[in-house]
Amino acid sequence: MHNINYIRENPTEFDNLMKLRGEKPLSSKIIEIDKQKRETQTILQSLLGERNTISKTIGIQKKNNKDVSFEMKKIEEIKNKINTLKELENIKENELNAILIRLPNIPHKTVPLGKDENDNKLYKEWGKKPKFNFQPKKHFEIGEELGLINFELASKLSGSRFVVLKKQISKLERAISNFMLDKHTEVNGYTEYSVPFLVKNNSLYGTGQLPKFGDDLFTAGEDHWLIPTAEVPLTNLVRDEILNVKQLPIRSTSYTPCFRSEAGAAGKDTRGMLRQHQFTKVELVSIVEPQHSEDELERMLQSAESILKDLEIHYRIMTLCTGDMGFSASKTYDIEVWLPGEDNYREISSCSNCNDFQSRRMNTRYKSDGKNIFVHTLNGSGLAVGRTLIAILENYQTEDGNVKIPDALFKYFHNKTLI
RNA sequence: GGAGAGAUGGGUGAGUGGCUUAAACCACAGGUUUGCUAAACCUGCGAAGGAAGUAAUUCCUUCCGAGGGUUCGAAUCCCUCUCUCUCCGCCA
Repeated sequence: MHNINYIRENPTEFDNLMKLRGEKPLSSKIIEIDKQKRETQTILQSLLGERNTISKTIGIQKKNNKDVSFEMKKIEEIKNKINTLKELENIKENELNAILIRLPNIPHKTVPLGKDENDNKLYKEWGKKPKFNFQPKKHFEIGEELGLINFELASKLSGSRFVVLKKQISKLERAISNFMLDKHTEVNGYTEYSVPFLVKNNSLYGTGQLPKFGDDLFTAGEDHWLIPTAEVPLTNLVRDEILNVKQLPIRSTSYTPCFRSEAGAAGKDTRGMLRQHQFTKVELVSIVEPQHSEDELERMLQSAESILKDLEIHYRIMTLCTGDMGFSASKTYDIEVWLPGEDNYREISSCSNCNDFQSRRMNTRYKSDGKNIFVHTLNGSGLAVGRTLIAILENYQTEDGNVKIPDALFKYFHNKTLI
């Protein structure tokens, strides 16, 4: 949600920034509605003041048994006007909100300009592509040949874009998530939460999935949605709160399943478990003071990176361009992991600074020097567990169809190889 | 699922139609004094918005879970909805 004062003061700049995100110029319309709303409000407020004064007089007169018919007549006149103006104010308020709630966040000044993912900029790289003296297989080839990944069984149960894992691979998934959670809580300073996987409308409005992106979500019953990411419950923990500055920064993490309908991705990545309706993820969320959010994004990125470094898997980091960022983000880094079987880099984490965009929707502020200031929110994957599993299978595969287990996981997997 | 109770500022909580300009306490911020892992006292302190002014500031409006209604006037009365708690039932 945008600050209306900012739009009022910088209409051209606002329009230009929105254009970068594929939106039409709306500032003049916004300002016009806002102006009508405020004009209505001003008249309404003076009438309400008048009514209050007269009402007080009536109270006193009645107590003294004096005639109040003159005052009553006056109020009768004002009342109709008040009702009409109230209605008008409501209409204008709703019109304004309807526009504002659907506009994406403003890109940070360091975000590269661009149309789509091809314009993303390389930020940094870590490690090297592993060399194989055989043709590396794709993760599902490895898994299916071992009989430990089964898509047919999953489709019998639930249709396409689901998977059934078995035995060692199932255990490996559990090992990965435990490793990530321990790292983030014991080393990176995040607090672990277990949160609901079903949320109500309000929470999804708060983080920006609703009202625009309901098609990407699954519903459960009449009032609940399945979370597409733990960002939703973790960030909304502070919705409608006025925090004390001493509580900040809040750094939280949670391991949850994520549910996405992938409505806009028909036909994409249909083979394998790269793009599923259900997957698990360890999420990182930070709630910070505005002046710290830029540093916090780097810190969060490093926390996510620390997982891949420990697992010793090559990756690169891209700064997303203006056209490729998510709705609520003002700046996003994608960590892309190297997948030898795919012969490609694939997103394994997305770390975003949403600045005050979500906190305005959630009405989350903190008190500093007597003032209430909107917090800045950040979220990032630390990491997507399913895709980390894929990365391990493909990067650590051996010629005989086995998979080495990264040293960092030994504590959790208790074995040097997959089978 | 059944029955009952409730929702008031950052927190606890008073307030049953005009004397509320939302009490009091806690927390928080500033200060005074004594002093040393602090205490006592004093002062300030709900939120959102509008208007005027170069500005410090001043004035006004709205908000007591949400939305309607009654009334000259609603935190207070009525209706609808949402949520929370307690007990009973069912249940991992």
